Amino acid sequence: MKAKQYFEDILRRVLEARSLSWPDKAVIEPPRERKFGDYSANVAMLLAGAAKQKPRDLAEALAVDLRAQADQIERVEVAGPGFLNVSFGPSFWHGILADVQAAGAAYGASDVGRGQKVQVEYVSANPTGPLHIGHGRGAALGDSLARLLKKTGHQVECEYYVNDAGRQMRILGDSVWLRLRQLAGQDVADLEDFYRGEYIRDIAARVHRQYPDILNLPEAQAIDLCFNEAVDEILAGIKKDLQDFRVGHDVWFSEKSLVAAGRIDETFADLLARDLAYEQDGALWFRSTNFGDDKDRVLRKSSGELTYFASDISYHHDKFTRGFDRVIDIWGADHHGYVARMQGAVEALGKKGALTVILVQLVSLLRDGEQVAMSTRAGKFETLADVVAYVGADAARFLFLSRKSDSQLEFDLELVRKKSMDNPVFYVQYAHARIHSMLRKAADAGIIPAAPGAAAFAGLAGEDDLDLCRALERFPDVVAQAAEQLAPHQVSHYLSELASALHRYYTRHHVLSAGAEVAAARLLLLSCVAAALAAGLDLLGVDAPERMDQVPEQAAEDATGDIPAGHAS
RNA sequence: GGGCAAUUAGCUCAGGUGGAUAGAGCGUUGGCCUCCGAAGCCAAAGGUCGUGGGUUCGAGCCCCGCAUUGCCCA
Repeated sequence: MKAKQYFEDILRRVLEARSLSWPDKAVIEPPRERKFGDYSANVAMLLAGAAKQKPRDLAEALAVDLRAQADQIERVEVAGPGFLNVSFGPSFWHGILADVQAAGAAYGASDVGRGQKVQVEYVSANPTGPLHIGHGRGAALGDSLARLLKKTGHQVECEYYVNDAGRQMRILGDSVWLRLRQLAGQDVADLEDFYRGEYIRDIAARVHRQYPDILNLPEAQAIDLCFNEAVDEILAGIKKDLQDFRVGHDVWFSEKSLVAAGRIDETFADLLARDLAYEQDGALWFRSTNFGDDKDRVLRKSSGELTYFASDISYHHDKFTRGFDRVIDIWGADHHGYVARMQGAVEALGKKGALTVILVQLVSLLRDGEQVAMSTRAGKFETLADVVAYVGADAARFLFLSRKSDSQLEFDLELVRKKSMDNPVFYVQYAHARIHSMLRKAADAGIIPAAPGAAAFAGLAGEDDLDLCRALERFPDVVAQAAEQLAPHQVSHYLSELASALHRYYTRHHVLSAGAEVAAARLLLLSCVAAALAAGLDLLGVDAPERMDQVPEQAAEDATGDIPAGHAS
């Protein structure tokens, strides 16, 4: 961040002095290969036309100006078709260590999002059954996005929308009621169209125990009771599963409360008043064609029943009245057909562009390379809780957050389990633990990390030392970009690279036997690496342990937990 | 039939907003522990970036057609 900004500032001044304007497509980035320098700019190629010069000639001229003005930059070179490549000197890179140490756990933070109030809504699974692995992906993404946005200065609130009204909910109540009667020995019709997982049976049995007289109640009342008990119990389970996955929502928003508070009617009135809704054939329609949809959509059916769309519009209406500048919804990819419609609705609410929908592609769960079939209705699935118990929250989160959200993801239980000690997450955690192990050992020998300063920097003059500093310098850039692009996977990739650099350094440079002064200097460098690793892992919601006690062979033998073979009933 | 997305090494996936010789992990092959944690390091092999056009100084990335796969809607 620092280096890039420094280079850009000076380059802008140089261009200005030549009456050249900063091109829109100008990019300053680290070149793919180190030999081209630390940062590279493409402005000469973009401005050659305007300057009436060949790209290389212009670049040479700019290079002369840069050399004259940039005292932190050690080398300026022109290469290839006209790139301006610059290299910073050791003192600049050493300065990064002082930055990291001063910032500590806050390293990488920025205030680019200052003043922006953002809501992230994620998971929001219907409370009709336990969370499955696909919800876990959305949970990891939403939670990590919130962390990223907070780190970049946004004011963030996380929300879970509880769909506790509507058709699926009636089916849930009926499912428990029918199962309860069946368990009581009554003859009930085929349960084909109802939820029939093991957990439904458990809830039915529990409700019957708790309310022995339920069979004597009027049926509507009994179903109501079953429904309420079921939602409460399932929601409690969902909350626990999320907690075990280290995901916490600030607000649990009930759809029912929206209906009860009359908010939906308010939204309807608002839309009608602005001619964005109309009555026809006894139904209420939203003019979604005004916003690019291929046909208008029903809000309230002629039967009086509200559609999901109606409550979703009202819900988003409510979100914006709560003062969010930006709302991010994370949905499963199977809802993609719904995105344009919802965007249109938000536009109708006068908040065009304020809603971002992130689609999370499905997770195909495999066991030994074979697809595991999942169906909530039939109660046949792997729950998030099962998977987390099996591979651990860290491994699951890191895997989810190592992929772009819009690509499908394969999650092979046996593969993750078998390789669990050879998993990228452990590679990164191990780097962190390794450093702390050294710090402990050093402390025992009376060596503590040096303070940033000329004396310490003298011991960190090698290329490998500077490489680690360079990697540390990139971190704030990575965080800012991941936040801007809503892409936490960039953080996990960065962490793998930083860990790799650390392991290489560790192999090539013995720290503790290098003499007290050099050792102290290297410990300073490595403690900065540890701080960056911890800060990055924290953005993913993954632990950064200071020691990892298990060795691989032992771990493989110890990991004898069973993954249930599905709960088909 | 319409729409959304995906297609990069044997497998799973990155690829910083159009740049220089296309990257990582796993797997395969071969090296490295008298020393800070070998859960590690080094090296090799492995590619027509699905396909055909287009845009320009320059395309894995942008535009159009086609193919395949997944999903939504009718």
